[in-house]
Amino acid sequence: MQNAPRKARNSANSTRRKGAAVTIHEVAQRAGVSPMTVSRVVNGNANVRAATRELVMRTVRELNYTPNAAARSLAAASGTRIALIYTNPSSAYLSELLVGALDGASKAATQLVLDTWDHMTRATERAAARKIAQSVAGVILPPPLCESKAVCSELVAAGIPVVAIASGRFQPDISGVRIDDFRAAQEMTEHLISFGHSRIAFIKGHPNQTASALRYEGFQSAMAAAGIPVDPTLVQQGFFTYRSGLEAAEKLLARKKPPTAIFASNDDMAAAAVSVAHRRGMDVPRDISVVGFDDTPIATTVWPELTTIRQPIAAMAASSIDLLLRSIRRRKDGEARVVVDHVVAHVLVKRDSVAAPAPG
Amino acid sequence: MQNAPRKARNSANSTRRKGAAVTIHEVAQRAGVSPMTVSRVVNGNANVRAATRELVMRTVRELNYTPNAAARSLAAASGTRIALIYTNPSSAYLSELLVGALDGASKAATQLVLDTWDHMTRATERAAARKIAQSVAGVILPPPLCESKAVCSELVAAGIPVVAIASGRFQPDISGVRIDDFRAAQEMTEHLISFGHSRIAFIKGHPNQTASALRYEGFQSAMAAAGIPVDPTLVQQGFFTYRSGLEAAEKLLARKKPPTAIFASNDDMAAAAVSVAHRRGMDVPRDISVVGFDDTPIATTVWPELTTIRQPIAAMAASSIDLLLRSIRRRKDGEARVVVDHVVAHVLVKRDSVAAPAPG
DNA sequence: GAGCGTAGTGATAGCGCTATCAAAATTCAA
DNA sequence: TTGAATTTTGATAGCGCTATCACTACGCTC
Repeated sequence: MQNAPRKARNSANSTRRKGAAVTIHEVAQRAGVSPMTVSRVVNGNANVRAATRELVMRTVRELNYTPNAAARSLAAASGTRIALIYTNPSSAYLSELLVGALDGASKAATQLVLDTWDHMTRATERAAARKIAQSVAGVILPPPLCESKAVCSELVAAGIPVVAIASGRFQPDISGVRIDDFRAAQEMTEHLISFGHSRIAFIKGHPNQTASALRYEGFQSAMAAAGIPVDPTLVQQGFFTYRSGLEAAEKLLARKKPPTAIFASNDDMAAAAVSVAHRRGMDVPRDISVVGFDDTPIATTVWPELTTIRQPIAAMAASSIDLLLRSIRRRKDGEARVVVDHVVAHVLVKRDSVAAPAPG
Repeated sequence: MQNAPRKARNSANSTRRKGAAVTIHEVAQRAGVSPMTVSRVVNGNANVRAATRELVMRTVRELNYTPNAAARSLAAASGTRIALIYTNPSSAYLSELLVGALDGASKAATQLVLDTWDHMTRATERAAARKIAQSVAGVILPPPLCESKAVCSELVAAGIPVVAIASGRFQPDISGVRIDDFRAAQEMTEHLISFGHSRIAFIKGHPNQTASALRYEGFQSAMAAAGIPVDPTLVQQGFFTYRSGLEAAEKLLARKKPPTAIFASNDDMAAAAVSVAHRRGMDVPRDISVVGFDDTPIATTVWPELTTIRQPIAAMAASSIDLLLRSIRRRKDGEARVVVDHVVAHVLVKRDSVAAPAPG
């Protein structure tokens, strides 16, 4: 008289209480299959006849079914937690990184855990890597952490999937989501050249990050393609910090024949270059053009706003989560580790820091 | 005869598989009570004898038990999701806000959902508020959204708990976590005065944010207390943007007798002031001291690094989550809405942008 | 055509927790 | 001391999902 509770309730009671989502049982019933089959379809498991899969998928769509994250991770006993580890918490694109990762995680019903590794020696990094490998199923590594051999190898050894985000190089043993730094730098250089600049200075990024080298190479390549020789005295070493940009720009602009444009390897250094130019009484972009890279908040904070290369960090973070989840599932199914290199499109954002060089 | 399967496994098998956490059953068994009692204790439910509660809590601590988020939310059928809604995604403290909120959320095993409300009219804001109220159990509102009557009243009407973070004013109908802007501005002003400054300029914040007024009042109060009259021509209106800071500072420094110190209502404007000073050939802090407010990344990006007021945004975000969770639980138990105003300590961070005024 | 493997599917039994209500222990009144 | 009122505790039954294994077809070898 009283029970057969769940199915009865769910199918009969069409007015579900606010927020109560449609369950796998409802989908199963509607499609005329067992919940297990629905589960298999939803999880992309093999061994479901094409016709059945089709039917279930249609039903899922009709009912707008979304698997319940809690139930799923409870049943699967796979606390699919993903760690996002970063250093340098004030890094300008951290917030975008977080937004993207959080978004991807919540869509995929995964818990995202954050970890900050600051001021660590190689040894402590190793230890930390080993520790984190115990408690999560995957790791997202933004730069500069993804450049650390120690961290990467430890993580790889522990067998947990890793995605390096925005790392310049495609690393052999870990997957990555990145833009084409080389091509982007090329485009930016071409952009400058198209305005008529030829005395273009370049401020390099931190030497321990592979993206730095790629950006520089892109610059060189575009200059060469345009038949413009690169004046080595117009190339300064920077370290991605505002401070280092200040020093580099100072040297550049103190010359008796300063460049007509400065291409800084990131926005912080470009902002610093703008500041130095102003200090020397130069107008940007009238007297000198300045461009950056990354499109971090500082690019739109300073005046004039910087022409720069936009990396879609949020989208990259979200897609890292996807990548990771796929690897995790694959790993669980005992399949071999697959390393992918996902290159996403960048955008050259034109703002107000570029103009044609002054005649003469 | 037949069952007791789980208990047997858990107690006998001391080698838990990697990552498998201690369960409520283990705690219960160890403490010699039922799982239900442990659950009650952990959830702060009343109706547990003091002695029992004590015993369970000790056991929990011994075993280092953490409730399984998935199981909990599954069983409680309470998709305790909390929304963090922001506008202006490039706002400098967004990343810290996210870090804090995410941290608090993951500790409390709550899902955090993000939402961006940009370029919205009052009407669309209302609609969005009504919509979000359907899908989450609580909302965190950073400025400037928490100043919107439309949003707040809609949310309050929907009966869902709201916490305003870093809002200057203590609003009558929603809870808040904030610093004492008035007191902080006072302290900063006193700091400047203690260096011997008296011609202190002030750049006000955006007029639609209550924190702006409080900061200005704090400044006035400290000046009055020191017996220094505030020169009204040394007070400029700003809008929290770098650009507005540029204009304000320009006016201030173009005077034939410029101030010896500038107190900007946030870091962006302070950074702009530094830039203007440099442009005019002035050294900071030798020729002019500049201070900001908020301690956002830009404060440590520019050179010299800014003396500013640090708001512990991350901690504030985390504690907002706590507050919210408590409200949600209270609400579920049918208790009356309680509005709290949580004021956290700020810190005056002394860096390199302040010095004694030049003699004469 | 018996024997055996191999998709494809479903029944069953939990994952770790909490809602619910019944049972036990306690308190209090008479 | 007894009975009722109350507090404290426990047993049971799921929350929505998936792991596991059993079972049904169907095709294959010999």
